[in-house]
Amino acid sequence: MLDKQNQLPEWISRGLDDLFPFNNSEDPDQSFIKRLELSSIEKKPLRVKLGIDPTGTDIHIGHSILFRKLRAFQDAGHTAVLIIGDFTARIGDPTGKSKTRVQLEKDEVESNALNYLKQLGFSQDPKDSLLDFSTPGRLEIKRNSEWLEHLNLSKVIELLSNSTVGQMLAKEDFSNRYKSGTPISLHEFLYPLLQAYDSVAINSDIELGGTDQKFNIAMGRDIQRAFGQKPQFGMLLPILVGLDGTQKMSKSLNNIVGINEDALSMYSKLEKVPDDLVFSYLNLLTTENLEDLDSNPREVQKFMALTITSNFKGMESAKKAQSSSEKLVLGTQESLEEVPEASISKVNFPAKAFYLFNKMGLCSSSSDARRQILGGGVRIDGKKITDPNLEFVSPDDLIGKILQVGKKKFLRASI
RNA sequence: GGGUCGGUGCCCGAGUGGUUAAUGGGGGCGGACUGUAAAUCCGCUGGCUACGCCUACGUUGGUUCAAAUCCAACCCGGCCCA
Repeated sequence: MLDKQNQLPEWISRGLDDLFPFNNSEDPDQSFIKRLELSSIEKKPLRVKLGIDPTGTDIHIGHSILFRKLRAFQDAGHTAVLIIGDFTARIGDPTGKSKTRVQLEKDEVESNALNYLKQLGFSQDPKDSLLDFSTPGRLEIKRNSEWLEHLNLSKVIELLSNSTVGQMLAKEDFSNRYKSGTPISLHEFLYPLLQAYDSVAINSDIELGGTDQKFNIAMGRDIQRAFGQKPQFGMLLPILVGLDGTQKMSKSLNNIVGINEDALSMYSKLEKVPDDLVFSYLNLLTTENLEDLDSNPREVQKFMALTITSNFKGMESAKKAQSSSEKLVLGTQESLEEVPEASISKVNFPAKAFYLFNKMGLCSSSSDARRQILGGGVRIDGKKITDPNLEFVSPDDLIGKILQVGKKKFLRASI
């Protein structure tokens, strides 16, 4: 944790893991506070870099930590420079990887990127979105293929000459892989350098990233210096721990809360995260005062779930989700709100139960559905069903009913 | 390029001709308990509108009544040597 926080404004220090370099120097290249002051004196907004890797398509609340911080800079009048790593995605960031990442196709990267922007709130009212897309001067969106595609070999060699094999192998991910004999492709060494070069290309004043980005961001400083620029500051934010309570939140680990999820699903997941996470979720994903929380851990957890859900879905939806969730648990089905509706149009009748639950996306396969039913985890309108071959003759047998698997997956059948 | 070892289901890892959808562990999912948490206990853990039929042990061919297990070629990786 940072022991330097009290000097920084709350909107910066909240949830911060590290800010470097950091000292009490008067030099605006060494002290972030001075850099901030200078920026306001000169009326020159800081250029705040955040790179996104358009590999996955779903943004989850873990990513949102960085975007929230970026937004805070925007709201303070600075310029967010969002870099879509369309070129680097084709290499794959080796950070945190125990093996070489699969390289992506160009058009795949492009459609991921568009999807990403949409989730960030592109063309939405800034009040309801993660980033402010509409206030002039607050956002630049760049693709790093713009400059990386045109780097020639001599430039690449110049870049490479700024780093040593020793430095690269000192990076944790590489050294682990090296020691354990897992292959490291040479092109992976290029990734940190290219990310660093992005900072040059956009003339970055500060780069945001997860704590695992320290190496790459620090590399940006070196490269900027090598290219005669003022080195950026690095701001590191914690990696959010996923729903399992141990590993980082990541889609491939299936422990995420996606920001696109409906309010009920979001709330249901959040209100049952392991206790250890509740405080950090509040700290990193809300602006609530952490001093005077309820003494009952269950109440704090509900409060956390409600607050975070409301951040993304609005307070009204969040409250409905909360009451729906409570009713679902009690088995009370009356006046349930916020249960997402799903059309059964793609179901062919007569439909057997196992087929139905698979088709509706509540189970991962029809075999899985069969097992879930046999295992006692499936309910219709709160009533457990036990026969996977239970047959529904027509849609009328299902319309309006709530299909439920386990404790957090439910939907209401509609036409 | 040479030598050598190896590539098994989400992951790790058994299995070296025949009740094999493949021992075991982890993870995941479901159930009980609880605070819808943790810990603990129990069940499940290839696909398919399904008492049957498909597809699976790096790839492709081959031997055999029968192969993840034998043979050949190829692909990929570790280590050692150059």
